[in-house]
Amino acid sequence: MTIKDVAKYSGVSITTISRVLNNHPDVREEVRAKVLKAIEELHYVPNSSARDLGKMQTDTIGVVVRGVGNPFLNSVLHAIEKEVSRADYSMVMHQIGSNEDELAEGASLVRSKRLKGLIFLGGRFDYTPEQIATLGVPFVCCTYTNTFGSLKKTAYSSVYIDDYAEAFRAVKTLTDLGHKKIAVLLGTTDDHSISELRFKGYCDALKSAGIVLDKDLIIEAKSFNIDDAFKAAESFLKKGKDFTAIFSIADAMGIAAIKALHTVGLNVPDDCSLIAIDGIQVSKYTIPTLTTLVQPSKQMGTRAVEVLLNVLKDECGSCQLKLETALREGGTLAKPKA
Amino acid sequence: MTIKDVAKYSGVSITTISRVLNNHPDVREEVRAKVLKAIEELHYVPNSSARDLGKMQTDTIGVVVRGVGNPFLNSVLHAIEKEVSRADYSMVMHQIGSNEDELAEGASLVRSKRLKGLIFLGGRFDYTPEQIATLGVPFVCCTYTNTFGSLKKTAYSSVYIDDYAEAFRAVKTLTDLGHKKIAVLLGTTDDHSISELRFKGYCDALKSAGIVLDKDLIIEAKSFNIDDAFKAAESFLKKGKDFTAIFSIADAMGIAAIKALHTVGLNVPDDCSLIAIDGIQVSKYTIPTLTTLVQPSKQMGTRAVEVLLNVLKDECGSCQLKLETALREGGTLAKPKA
DNA sequence: AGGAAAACTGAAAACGTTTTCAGTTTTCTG
DNA sequence: CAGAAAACTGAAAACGTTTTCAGTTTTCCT
Repeated sequence: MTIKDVAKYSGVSITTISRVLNNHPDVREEVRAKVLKAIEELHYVPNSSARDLGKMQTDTIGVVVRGVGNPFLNSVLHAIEKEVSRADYSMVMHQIGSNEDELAEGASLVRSKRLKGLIFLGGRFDYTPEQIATLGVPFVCCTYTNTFGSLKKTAYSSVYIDDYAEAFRAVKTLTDLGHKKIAVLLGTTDDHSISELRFKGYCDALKSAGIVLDKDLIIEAKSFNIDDAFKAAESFLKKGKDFTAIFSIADAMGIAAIKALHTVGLNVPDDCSLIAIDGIQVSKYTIPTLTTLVQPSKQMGTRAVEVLLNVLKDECGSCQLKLETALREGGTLAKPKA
Repeated sequence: MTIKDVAKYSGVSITTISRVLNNHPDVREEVRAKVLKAIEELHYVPNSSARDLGKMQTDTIGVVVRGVGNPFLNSVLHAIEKEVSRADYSMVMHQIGSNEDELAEGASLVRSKRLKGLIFLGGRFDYTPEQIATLGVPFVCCTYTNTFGSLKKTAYSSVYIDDYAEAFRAVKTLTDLGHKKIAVLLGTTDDHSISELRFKGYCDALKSAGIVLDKDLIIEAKSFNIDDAFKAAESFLKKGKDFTAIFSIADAMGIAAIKALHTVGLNVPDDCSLIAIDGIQVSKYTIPTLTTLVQPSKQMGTRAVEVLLNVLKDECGSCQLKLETALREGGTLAKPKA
């Protein structure tokens, strides 16, 4: 059942069928109706491979995601998928690991699947314009703050929160309560730019509160994974350092921290306050409830797709969209003990 | 950069390039090496649209998933994606909501995307052979027990745990400890067959322990969502029923239950024991750690793909693969108070 | 060494679309 | 009503692969 059969059946050329299929304006209404009827009667469905080959593009956008285990990224990812299919596009997801390069993986994905555009989700993105040019398709960076690296802010599209400022805000919440000895729980800064940026926010918030950075209070987990975060927190606690609060750069890591604190008999928030960034669903159900800056994950995904589709349509330059977090007050905050 | 360029560059015909690309045996080792080198040097990536068109198939499999919010399904989904791309296939995911029909959605997906096969993940699957025949491609049911409905067990492929038996086992753990008043926390049984099956396991475990089912101890949440589970648990607790344990049919719901219990001042496990099924990562970090029957989510995804690919390759009938859970002992189990 | 089989190779024809471009109608204008 | 513009249509050439089939080598056997 091909376009040829439809052509024969309805007595017009395949060109005309193609035109009807693609909503070209220059086909008589009467003919269009006839063709549509034929398509209906023959249950014809266009072959998308042939279509893509003819068009030299695919109506497919790719999502390169680093660290799919992360519940927050999952939420964004699903929002992306929903929006993509709402727009009658397809999505392919490509998971990358810690030793893989987002741009290289993205480029190969684009070439092999003939993607129209790309979304980078949850990793690092620090490339030169020349490197970026190799991609050949528009893209949107999602969950990265694009305020660093060798690229100008306007060089590419992004949908993001200001990781630096939000981290600053989180830590300021702690200093405002009177905390001086604030630890920070980080993922590796190798893969994830947010780790670096949020750490910077932490540093500057301390500084602006007149607190000197204590390197002993930096807890760096091997990854963003909750298991790694727990291990890191555990071994930090064993050292018996003096501290009254923890800033966790991600909810999942914060959950691990609560558990680790509990394991060594420290009470949250009496012995240790805790604040995180992300706002994943499950962190509403920790005991006590995690206080966190909630990122609008669904909106982030939806907007990323919108931005990409706009760029594709208008061939316009780029677009930066900054979203805001909202404080979700849980029960992990208290004044430091005297 | 097409196959033609590679042919010219390496001095052989495009046919030979194609053969190398597809691992045909009849190409001299020396030539193969030369071609591979050329491919490498030119950074050539085959055009998958053209490839699909030539082959008349797509090397794409679809995943129809109900309830993507669920962390367990997410884990399976990512395992599927990994295995699919490891096999040089592509995956398209299709999320469906509560008022959508898996088979209908699957069928339309197959037609429009020319899919080679389908995986159904996390919902209900109860169709007649005639309905199934409309699909036209092989498929695997994942996370459904195929021991009910109008179909014979061997009518289609599946990778699953025995939801009934595992639920039985979970509840037996509670009755063995001496619990008599055991509540069950369910998702809706409309969309999700596992809810129904695990509930059956609960009922029969009670019966075999000589306990009469108390309908007042059935907590049915509106969905599998953690928020809905919390609401359901909360309103159940308000009623002040007498019970000493809860069997939660999913980890996420169990986490909600712990929180709800804590909110009304009940201690886990002293006042109420708790056991669940799923074994998602975060449930290792609840306080106390959730005791649960861990489903091998990664394996489940991987195997589902393997089974599907085998069926596709051999055109053989079908294959049922039952996986086992493993008890992860946390701290939510205790003998009932005297 | 000679012939046959086996191993390899490439030209050309698919695959089912879209797109270009050269028509052919129809409609409009004065 | 002639001529030009606009509206429509179709033949044929892409698009980048795979596959078929007819060669051409090489290897093996006597």
